[in-house]
Amino acid sequence: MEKDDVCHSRIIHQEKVGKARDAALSPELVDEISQTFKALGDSSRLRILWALSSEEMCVCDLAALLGITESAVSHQLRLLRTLRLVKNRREGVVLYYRLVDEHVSQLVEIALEHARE
Amino acid sequence: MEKDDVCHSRIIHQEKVGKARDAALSPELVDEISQTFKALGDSSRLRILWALSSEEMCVCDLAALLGITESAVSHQLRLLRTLRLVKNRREGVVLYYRLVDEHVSQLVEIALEHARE
DNA sequence: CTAATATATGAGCAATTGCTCATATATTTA
DNA sequence: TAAATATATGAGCAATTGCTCATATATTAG
Repeated sequence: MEKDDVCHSRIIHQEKVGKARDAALSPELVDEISQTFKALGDSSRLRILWALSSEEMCVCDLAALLGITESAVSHQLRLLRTLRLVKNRREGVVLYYRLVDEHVSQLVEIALEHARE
Repeated sequence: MEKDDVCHSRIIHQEKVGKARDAALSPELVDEISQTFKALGDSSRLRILWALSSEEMCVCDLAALLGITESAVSHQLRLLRTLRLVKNRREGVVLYYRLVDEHVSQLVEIALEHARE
């Protein structure tokens, strides 16, 4: 007497689901891409990245610009570094951050377009 | 005897910060854009959106594809609807969801490029 | 060496979030 | 009308997250 709706889904359109399965991104890609978007999905990080898309900046400039702690900025920059969205160069005791490539700017541009409909 | 490092930032490069301030996105735009990215920053929603970039699908197809509850899918679709990333059309009792426009696909394509370096 | 400056980092907390479960709504069929 | 189907939604909980605070590290100046 087992109920076999363990997975309650009926799959109304098997061929659609099948095609979607074939076209689906690998779990690793899903994870990496969603992490990238998550990075852009926080207002502090988004503002940081937008600022860096024009010009390299140091931690305390970014803190002044955003009006938040240098510690907070540094934490966010670490995340962005880990995701290889930004890199830095040292000049004495100051670290200048900039974007790794143009992808971030392109992403924000498209999102801007979308926001303006 | 007040310490006036209420904001501890030194603003090492005033002109950079000034230019960044001028170029900065408005708080409303920052909010809207970061919400859009946040929507793409969850693996379930990303997979939903990726699937819908090929073909419209109903809730239970998406649930079967992702291997999660229809309720969970429905909750995520509501969010995506609110952000006007997806829309639906009704056919009888079934709701078919699809992307509102091409922006989402473009965003994922760029993120894919980035992931592949 | 020591002091000062700029940044990094770990712990921890409050707020957010993605899900589950129960229930509600909408449409079709009988 | 009532029953069945597909989806929507509210409450609530566990996990995640962005920040603060304290402390650590790295570089330069003296």
